[in-house]
Amino acid sequence: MADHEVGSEPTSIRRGAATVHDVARHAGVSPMTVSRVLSGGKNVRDEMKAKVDVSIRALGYRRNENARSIRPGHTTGLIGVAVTNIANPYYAGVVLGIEDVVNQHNKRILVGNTNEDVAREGQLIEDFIGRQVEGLILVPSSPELDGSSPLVHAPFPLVLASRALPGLDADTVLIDDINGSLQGTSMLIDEGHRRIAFLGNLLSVSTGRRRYEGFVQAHLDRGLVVDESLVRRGQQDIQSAQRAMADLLDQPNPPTAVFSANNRNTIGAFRALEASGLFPDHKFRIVGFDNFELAELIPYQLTVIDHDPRELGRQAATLLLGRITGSRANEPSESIELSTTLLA
Amino acid sequence: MADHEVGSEPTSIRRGAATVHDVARHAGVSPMTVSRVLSGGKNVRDEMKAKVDVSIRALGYRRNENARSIRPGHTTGLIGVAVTNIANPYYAGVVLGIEDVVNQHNKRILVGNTNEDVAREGQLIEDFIGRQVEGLILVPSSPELDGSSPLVHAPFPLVLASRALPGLDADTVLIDDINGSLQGTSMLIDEGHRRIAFLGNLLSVSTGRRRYEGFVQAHLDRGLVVDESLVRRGQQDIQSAQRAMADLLDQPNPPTAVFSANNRNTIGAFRALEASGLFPDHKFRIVGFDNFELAELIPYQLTVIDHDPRELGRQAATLLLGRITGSRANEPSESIELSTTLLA
DNA sequence: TTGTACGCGTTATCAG
DNA sequence: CTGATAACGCGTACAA
Repeated sequence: MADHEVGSEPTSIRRGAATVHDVARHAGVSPMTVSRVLSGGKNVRDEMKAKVDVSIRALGYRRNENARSIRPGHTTGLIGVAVTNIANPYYAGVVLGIEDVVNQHNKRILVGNTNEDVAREGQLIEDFIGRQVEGLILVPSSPELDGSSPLVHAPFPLVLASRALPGLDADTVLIDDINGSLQGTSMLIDEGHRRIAFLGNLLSVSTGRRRYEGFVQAHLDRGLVVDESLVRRGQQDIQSAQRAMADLLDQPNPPTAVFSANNRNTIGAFRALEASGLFPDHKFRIVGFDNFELAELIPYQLTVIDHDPRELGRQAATLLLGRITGSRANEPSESIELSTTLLA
Repeated sequence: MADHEVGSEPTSIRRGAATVHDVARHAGVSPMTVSRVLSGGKNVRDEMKAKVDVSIRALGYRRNENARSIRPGHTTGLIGVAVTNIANPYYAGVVLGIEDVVNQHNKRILVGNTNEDVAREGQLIEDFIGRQVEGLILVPSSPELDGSSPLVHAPFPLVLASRALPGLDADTVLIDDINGSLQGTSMLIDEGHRRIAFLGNLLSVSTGRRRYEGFVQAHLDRGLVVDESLVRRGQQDIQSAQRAMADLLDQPNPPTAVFSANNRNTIGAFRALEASGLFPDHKFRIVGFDNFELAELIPYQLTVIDHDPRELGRQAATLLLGRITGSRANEPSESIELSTTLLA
């Protein structure tokens, strides 16, 4: 699987980084003078300043931010970001948006994957606390706040992204899942569909619950009821989504359209349709939450409910920084819902 | 674009995190006893230990890792990761692979985007140095090492991922670009194609150079020469790739196949073909580096050169940790090339 | 078993 | 203008 090729010795690497003392010794001055030069060189003779600058460059010196941060009244400039899976393009986009905003404030992000695992999420948060992050942006894995969660004692502001966490009163940025689903489902009903399948997350996941809620509401608004036998939940990947859809198509009275609550399920549904051979004319109707690349190549009439992960990340970071910088320090928690767009 | 909804006050947040002193005071013992409990509780009366444990929980105390890390002989457990763009699914996969391995060593990753900007990359690296990362995994933006780069003085091991950096002798994990291109192009030639277009990165990017090299080699191996008029470079996104391909199709003697060196160009080429209306029978032949989701939906005969970003991330992290833990501390730098697979 | 002294790298404060 | 001192949070070495 992998070829190995051996070269010469790697570029020389000093193990310990240089300190102010090293620079001071090299320049023949006191550490304090070095420190003064580093902070702009006020009240330092130009001559001294020049010597110090030379030494700094000679030793490749950089301030130790960790040492700086333990001093009274100083912070780390670190923001914790815990997502369920960075490789999911959606969360990758969220992280990009966060990084963008955070970077403008000269702070850095510590990124961790929770893998949808509540225990792992807890460890990660404890680690972030230990590293003195100034704030945390979290895509929560748990359906509700566990009293034993380190979040309860977190000594920093928190913003929930993409999913809510009942029991925890924190700033939250969500997609307007309910309206998105409502609109998408309404479209199908208005087109005349009466047997609409639903593929989505478990009700324990906030998006799963909310997107289903919109689906139900669209039916109720038109005096219809949802046929629970057309609902399948908990498919996390394309394969299981495909199986769920195949199962629905196998029923004696199959659906004529499907509402899919995320793009994994949309693609799985599409694959099941292809495999079934039931619609050689490609007349089956699909509406799916989440846009995805090449969606336009799906040879069925597909409408996607589009929303912008990067913007969600930006908004989450902006809320968090508002708390951190103090501009929103003591205000009530805020919940932002980003609107969606139907793309036919 | 965004609805705002206001709730009640956010969950109470202590500003400063608790310290050993706080815990000691709360438990009525000395800070040292707390420290002992934290390190396993050896030589502490059970009674004291119990009191301390209670206080730790009551205050939600966590060790300050930054304070710990500045002590002699101690490290931060931080790994810097600088990629060109986290939102690119390929690099998101790389980051996931890195996080996976790094996490098993109980370390965390600091993630930054360079945006293909050399200056930004330099700032990021300087910041990482200041934060005392133990090592760095970098997708370099520059075509070759700049003498003024902070990399020259970096006080930690470095692994280059996905792209090489001439002038810097460091561990490197690449895709076997040359062989991948060679195989893909050879396939086209063996099928009888003689006018094969090339869409790829600039030669200043290591993958751009290497993938072109394989393309040329395949021609040479069969006694053919590349027609430079069929080569287009530097398209970074789907739109510009589409324009480049449209331009090629507009030529008096257009290509009969295209070799695309990355998935942005593949999708752009496909869109140009669709827009041109030249191949209603979809007989045009495409071979493209990088797999992508729904590739099988492209209605042309497409072969992709597949490779695994996550594995690349894992290998890079493994190399780096080998240097850090000392198991490979003084060995010559290593270059791993991950093999590719042709997927028809 | 428990506590004190010291040092890690940095800089605010105060002395010279 | 420059340097000595102290303090931040933690834990080793040593003392009680």
